[in-house]
Amino acid sequence: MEYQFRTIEKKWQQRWEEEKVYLVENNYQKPKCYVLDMFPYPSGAGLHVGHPLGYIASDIYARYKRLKGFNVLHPMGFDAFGLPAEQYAIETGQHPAVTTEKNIASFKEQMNNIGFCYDWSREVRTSEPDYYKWTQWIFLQLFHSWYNRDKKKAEPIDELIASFDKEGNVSYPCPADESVQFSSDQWKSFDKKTKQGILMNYRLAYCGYGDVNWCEALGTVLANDEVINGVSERGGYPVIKKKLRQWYLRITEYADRLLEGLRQIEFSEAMKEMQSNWIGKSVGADIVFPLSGSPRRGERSQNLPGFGYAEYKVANGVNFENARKNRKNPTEAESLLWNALRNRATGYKFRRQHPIENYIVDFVCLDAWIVVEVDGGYHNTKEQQALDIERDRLLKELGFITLRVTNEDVLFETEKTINKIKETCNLSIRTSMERKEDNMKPSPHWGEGGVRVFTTRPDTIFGVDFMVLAPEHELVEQITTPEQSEAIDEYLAYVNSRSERERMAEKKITGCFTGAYAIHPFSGKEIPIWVSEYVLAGYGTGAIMAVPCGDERDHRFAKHFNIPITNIIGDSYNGEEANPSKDAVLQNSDFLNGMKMQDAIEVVIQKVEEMEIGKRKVNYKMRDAAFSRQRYWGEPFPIIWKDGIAIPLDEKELPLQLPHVETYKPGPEGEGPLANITAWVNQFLSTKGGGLETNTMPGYAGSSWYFLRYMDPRNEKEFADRKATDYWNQVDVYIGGTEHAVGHLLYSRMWTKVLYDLGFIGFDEPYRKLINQGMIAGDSRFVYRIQGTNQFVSHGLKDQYQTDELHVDVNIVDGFVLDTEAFKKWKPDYEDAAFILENGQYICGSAVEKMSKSKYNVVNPDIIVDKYGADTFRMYEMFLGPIEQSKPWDTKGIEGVHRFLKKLWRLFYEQDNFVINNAEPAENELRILHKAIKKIQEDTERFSFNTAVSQFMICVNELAALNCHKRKILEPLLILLTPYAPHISEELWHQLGNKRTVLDAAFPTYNEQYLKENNFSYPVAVNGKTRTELSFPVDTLQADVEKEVLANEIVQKWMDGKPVKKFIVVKGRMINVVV
RNA sequence: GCCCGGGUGGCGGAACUGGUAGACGCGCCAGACUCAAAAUCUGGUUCUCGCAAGGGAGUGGGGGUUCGAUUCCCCCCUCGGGCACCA
Repeated sequence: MEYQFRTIEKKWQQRWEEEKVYLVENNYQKPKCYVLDMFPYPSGAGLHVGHPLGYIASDIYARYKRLKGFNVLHPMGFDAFGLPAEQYAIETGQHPAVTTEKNIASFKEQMNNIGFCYDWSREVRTSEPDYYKWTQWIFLQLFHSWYNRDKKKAEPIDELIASFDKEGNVSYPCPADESVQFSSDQWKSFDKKTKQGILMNYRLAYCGYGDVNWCEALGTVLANDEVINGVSERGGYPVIKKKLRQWYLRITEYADRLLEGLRQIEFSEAMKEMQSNWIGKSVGADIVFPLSGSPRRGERSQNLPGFGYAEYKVANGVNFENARKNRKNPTEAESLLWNALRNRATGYKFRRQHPIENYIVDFVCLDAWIVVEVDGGYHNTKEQQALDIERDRLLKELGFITLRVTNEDVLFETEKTINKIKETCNLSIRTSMERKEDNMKPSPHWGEGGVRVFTTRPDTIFGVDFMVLAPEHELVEQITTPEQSEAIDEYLAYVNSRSERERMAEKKITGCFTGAYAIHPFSGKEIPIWVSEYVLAGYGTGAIMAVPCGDERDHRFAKHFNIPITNIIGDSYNGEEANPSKDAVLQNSDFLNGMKMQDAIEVVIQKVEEMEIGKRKVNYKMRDAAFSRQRYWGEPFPIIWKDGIAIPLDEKELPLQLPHVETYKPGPEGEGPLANITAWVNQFLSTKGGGLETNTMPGYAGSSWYFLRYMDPRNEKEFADRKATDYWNQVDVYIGGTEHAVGHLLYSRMWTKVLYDLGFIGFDEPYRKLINQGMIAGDSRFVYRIQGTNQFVSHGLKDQYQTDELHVDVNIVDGFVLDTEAFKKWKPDYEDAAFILENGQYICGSAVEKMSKSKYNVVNPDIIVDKYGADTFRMYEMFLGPIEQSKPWDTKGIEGVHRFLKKLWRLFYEQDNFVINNAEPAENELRILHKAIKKIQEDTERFSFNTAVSQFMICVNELAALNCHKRKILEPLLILLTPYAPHISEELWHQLGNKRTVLDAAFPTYNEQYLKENNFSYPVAVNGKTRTELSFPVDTLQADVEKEVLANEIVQKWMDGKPVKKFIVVKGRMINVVV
C-alpha cells in the first residue's frame, strides 16, 4: 500500500471533527497550558505560505503539551473589524459584514486544510455584538477609572470624587495639566460641566482634542501611511492637520509599570528593548533659561506674560542675581508671609522674588495669576506710588492681578491677610478654569519666562554654548529679532517643505539663528538661541541646551556654524569629537569643578530646585494612545453627548449595536460615517437627552483582551468567568510577528493591568512568553523580454540583448525552468511569445523579495497541501529554519521532507504488506529511538522545530538502514511524530491496532541507559589540529589515555620529536597534545 | 543619523555552556533498476594541490585572548528590519 496522504488526511480531519477531539473543557483538575496565536485580520487575499508558520509552530507545541498530559487551550479567532473591509465597501458597495464573513470562511477552510487542533467552538470575532459588548464594557471600566499615582494602580473614579470633596486635588495633581489646582470648597462650588471637565482630565479613557490628517478633497481622515509627502496616497490631494475631538487612553500613567513588567516576562531581548525604547523613560531635569532682553518682533501676543526676564539684565545689571540676593535678605514681614505661603500652605503654589517682565515681584502664584506685593515704608512717596500704579497696570496687561498688602497687615493681621490672598486666588482660578473650558486646550505654564529645556545631563550645564528650539516651538515666532526675521522665515519654510521621513534621514546639518539670547542661570552668560530640525517639538519641551563637548549632534552643529565650544572636561575632550562620558571630572564649571559628572547631576538638580528655576523630571517618550477613528467598521462608543458632557450608557444597555448602513461616506466636519445616521445617533434622545458618539474604536480595542474571551467565550453575564480566568491565567506561549511589538502588545498589557487593578482578573501580564516568527520571503522568478519585441531570452543569454526584466508567476516555473506553454496561456499578451532557449530550456532569473501579489511570487498553501499533503507542508515549514528567522520560500526543497514521510511509511508497509513484527528491539535500535525522544523533546520545548525535524529524518534513516519493523520501536516513534505530522501518525497508529486516538497517547519517556556508549572515539589533535581518531572506553584513566596517545604512530609523526608541553583531555569530547 | 538583528558550502541551514565546522535536507555528480524516462534505491559532494597516500586554506574582513574561537573582546565592511534625529 502506498502512502496516500490526501485520502488519509481527509479521513482523519473528518473523524476528528465528528468525534470533537479538539473540544477543550475548563477542567480545573488538570494542569493547564495556554498556547495562543495572534489572531489574523481576515483579508480578502487569503493565506499565503508565510502566514501558517506561526500557526504550525503553536499547533505543534499545543499537541506536544497535550501528549504530555496538559489540558491545552489552543483557540483561534478573527480580528474582524478594520479599515480594508471598509475601504473595499467604499469601492464595491459590499457591506463589510458580508465580505468579512466570506473572508473568514475561506481562512477557516485554509486553516483546516493544514490540520490545526483549534477548538472552533471557542472562536471569537471582534465584530460580533456578543463580543464587542464586552469591549464596550471594558471601555466603560476605563472611563470610570483613574490612576492613583500613590498606590500605583487604577481605581474607580468615585474614590477620586470623594477625595475632591474632602480636600480638593492637593493629593492627586491633575495628570493632564499640573496647573489645575483647587480646594475642596472650590470643587463643591464648581458647576456640573466644570466638574466633568476636570474629571475628564483624570479618566483612563478620556476625551480631548488631537490632530488628524484631514484631506478636504476626499472629505475624510487619513491614516499616517495613507499620507505621502503631505498629500494623500490616493489622488495626491493636500492633507492638513485638523483638530478633532478624540478619545484617548491614558497609557502614559502606566509607563512605569509597563517598563517594570518587562522584567518578569519572557520576551526576546530585542522585543523588550523595542518596548522600553517606545516608552522611553529618561530621568533628568527641566531647567528654565531666562531670555535676555533683546528686541523681539512678536507682539506681546494674547496678553500672555511670556518672557519674564526680558530687559532684566539691561535694566538692573545682573538682575537675576538680585532676585537671589533679595531672597536671602527678606524683610521681617516678607519672611513671615513666605512661611505662611510656602509649600502650598494655602493650597496654592507661591514663588517669591520672582521676575516677571522687567520687574521682580515679591510673591506670585503662577497658577492663579496673583501677585502679592508687601509694601514697606518707601512705597509711600508720591513718585513711588505713581510707579506702582504703572507697574500694576503693566502686570494686569499681562494677566496678573496685584494684591498689595502692607508690612502691618502681614505682621499684625496675619490670618486675615492670608485669607484675603487665598480668596483672591480662589476667585481667579475659577475664571481661569472657565477660560480653559472655552479654549479646550491646556494653558502653557506661565511665568517660567524663558526657554524651558529638558536635559538628562544637568551636570554639563556649564558647557552650554547655545540653545536649540524645534522649528515648531511657539517661542520661535516671538523671540526672533527683526534682523533674523527673514532668515528664520526662510528656514521654517524649508523645514515645512520636508516630510517627516526626509527630516529623519537627513545627514546634513541645518539650522538658523533667531538673533535672541538666553541667560545662563548660573554664569549669567548670554547664550544664542538657534532653531533646527534635529530638535523635535513633541519630545521633552521641544527645546534643548546644547553641550557640544559632550554631545555628538550638538558638536557637529557647533562646528558647522562656528559656535565656540566650551570645554568642561579638560583632556577628556580632544576638540575633534564630543565625549558623552559621565565619568569625566568637571572643569570650567564654577561650583561643580573637580566633581565627577555622574555625581554632579544630583548637585545641579538640587541647586535648580532650590533656586526654583527648574525641577527634577522623569520624562517619557510615550504619548497617550488615540482611541477613536472616524470610521464605520469598528466598535461604537457607549457614550452620549449632552450639553458637552459625556454620559456613559448603562451596562444593561450594552451592546450598543453598530447600525447597518448602505453608504460609508464620512460625516460632516470629518466626523465618522455614523454621524450620517441620525436615527441611530438620536436613539437615546428622548430618554437621555443627547446624541451618541459617532466615532468608533480602533483595531486594537478588540485585540487588547481577546485572549481572555477564549477562556469563556459564550458567557453572557461577564467577559469571562473569574474561575475560568483564574484557571487558564496567563497565556503560556504567544506566537506572532514583530510588527505588533509596540502597538497591540503594549495596549494589551495595559488593559490587562487595568482589569487586574480593578479586581476583575488575578494577573497583570497577559503573555508569559512571546515567540516572534520571522517572515517567509518570496522567491521571485524573472523572464527577459528583448526590448520592443515579444521575444524572451533565457537568463544565461540575456546579456547579449537589450532586455526588460519581468516578474513571472512562480507557479509556472519548475525550479528555474519556465513552462513555456503555461507562460503563453498566462496572459493574453504572451500568447504568441517566442523563446530563445539555452540547452533546450528557458531558465529564469531569481531574487528573494517580500511575498506579494504584484511580484507573482505568492505561494498558496492549498496548492502545496494538495500536491504533498498537510503533514509534509507542516514539517517543511518547520524544517526551513529557526522559527524567529526570516527566510525565503523554496518549493523545490519540500521533496526532501516528503521523501522522509514516504520512508517512514515504508517502515510499516513493503509494497502491500504490513510488515510490523513484535520482536524485541536490539540495543542499537533502542539507542536510535531514545536518542530521538531526547532530542525531539528538548527541541520542541525550546521551539527549535527545524532541528527536531532533522532528528526525525536521522532516526528514520537509521531504522531503515537496520531494516527495523519492530512495533516496540515504531509505536513510540509515532507518538513522537504526532505533533508534527498528526495525520500519518494517527493512520499508522490505528494500523497498529490501536482503537483510541493517538492525540491522547502518552509522550514516551527516554531512558538515559540506552544512550550510554561504552567507547568514545576521540579526535586527537596536535597543537590544535586534528590528526587522527582513537577510541577509548569512557572511563579510561587520563594517564592511560596519555600513554596510548603518545605511543600512536601518527601522533608521534606530528610531534616531530618535540617534548609534550601540555596534554589536554576533555572527557567525551576531544584530546589535544601541545608540543 | 540612531537602534535592533544577521553574514557559515551552489542553496535552506546544523554545531546547546569555547572542544572533530558543514548534521539534516535541496541541488549537483556517479551508479543500480529500466528498451527508455519518471519514480525509487546506493555512493559521492567546502575549496584547493595531488593519480593516490596525504597536505594546505576555510564560518564577511582585520587584529586580540586561549592548548583550542563559528562561539569571547576590539576595529572595519556588508545585508536585512525598525524609527519618534529621544537630548
